[in-house]
Amino acid sequence: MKIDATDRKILIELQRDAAQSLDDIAKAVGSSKTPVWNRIRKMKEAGVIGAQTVLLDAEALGFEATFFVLIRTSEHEAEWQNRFLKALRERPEVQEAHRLAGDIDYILKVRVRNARAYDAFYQALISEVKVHNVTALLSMEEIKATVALPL
Amino acid sequence: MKIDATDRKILIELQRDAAQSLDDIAKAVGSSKTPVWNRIRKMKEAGVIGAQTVLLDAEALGFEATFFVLIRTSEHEAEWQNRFLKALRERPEVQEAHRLAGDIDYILKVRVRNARAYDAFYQALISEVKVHNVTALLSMEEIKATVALPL
DNA sequence: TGATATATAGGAAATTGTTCCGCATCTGGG
DNA sequence: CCCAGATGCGGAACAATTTCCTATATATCA
Repeated sequence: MKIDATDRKILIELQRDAAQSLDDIAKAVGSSKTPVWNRIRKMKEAGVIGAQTVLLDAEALGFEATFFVLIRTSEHEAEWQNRFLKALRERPEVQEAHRLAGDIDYILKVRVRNARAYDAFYQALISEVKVHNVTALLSMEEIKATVALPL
Repeated sequence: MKIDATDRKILIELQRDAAQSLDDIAKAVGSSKTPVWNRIRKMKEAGVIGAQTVLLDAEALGFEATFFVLIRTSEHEAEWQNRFLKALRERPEVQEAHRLAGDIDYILKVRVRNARAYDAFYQALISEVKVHNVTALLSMEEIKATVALPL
C-alpha cells in the first residue's frame, strides 16, 4: 500500500494518542474528518495499522523485572525450531522474540514479577526445548520505552 | 494504587483492544458502563494506564531493520550518563533503552529503514558520547512482538 | 481539453462517551 | 447487633463522536 504525506501525519498522530477524536486528528493534519476517516479505514484494512492498545505501568502492576535473554543453540532443524517458536508465542512473559544474524541465535525480552518468576520461566523453557547456551541480561532501569516508529 | 480483579479484567481487555466500546468492555468483565468508566478514569489518573496508541506494521512503512545494541562503557560519571540518556531519549530510532546489571552496561532496541541508516545512527551516537565497546545484533525475523503485560 | 476517477468538506443518523441520581452493599463505631 | 457514612453499582439523560451519504472540487490521462 502506498502511504503519502497525509497518511504519515495521521499515523504520527495516532501513535502519539490513539484516543483523540477524528476532528482533532483532522485539525492536526490540516484536513477534515471524512478523508481522515477513510484513510484510517484503508490503512487498517491493509494492515498498516494493527492493534490499538494501551501502555500500562509495569512496575505499578507488579512487573518489576525485565530480562533480555540471549540464546545460542546447536539445533537448527525445522522440527526443533517450530517447537521453540511455538513455546515462545505461547508464553505471555515473552514480550519480544527475534531471530538474529550471527553468533547469537535468538534474543527475547521477558517481563516477570521478580527474579524467581524469571527462573521458573527459564526452567520451563529449557525443559521444553534444548538450547546450547543462554545469557540473561537484567534490566536495572528502563530508560526509554516506546512503540512509535520514527516516521 | 490498589488494583482488584475487576480492574485487572478491564486492563486485559484494554490491552487486547483499546478501541472497543465501554459497553463491550463492561459486558466482557461482567459489569456495566459506569463502574468501568470510573475505574478506567482512576487508573489513568494514577498513571497505571498510560498512553493509548496503535501498533503499526514496521515493514510496510519501510522500517526493515531492527538492531539490538549492547553497549559497554568505562565512563560512569553523572555528567556523562546524563548526556548519554538525553541522546537516547532524543533519538526516535531508539525504541527501547535499558541500563543493565553486570558486564554489559546498556541495551538498546533500534528501528531503522536499513543497515545504512543504522550506521548513520551509530556514528552520530558515538560522536556525541564516548562508549567503550558496542555490539550490534541484527534481527532477521520478528518472531513475537507485544506490549501486553501477562496479567 | 474533456471524460473519468479520486479526494474532499459538510451534515445527518447512529453509536458511544460522560455525567447524574437513586439504590444496594460494605465498614467501623457505639 | 444496629446504625450512619462511605463506596460502588446500574439505569437513564445528555453530550460528543463515529459513521455514512451527497455534492463539490481536484487530479489524471487519453
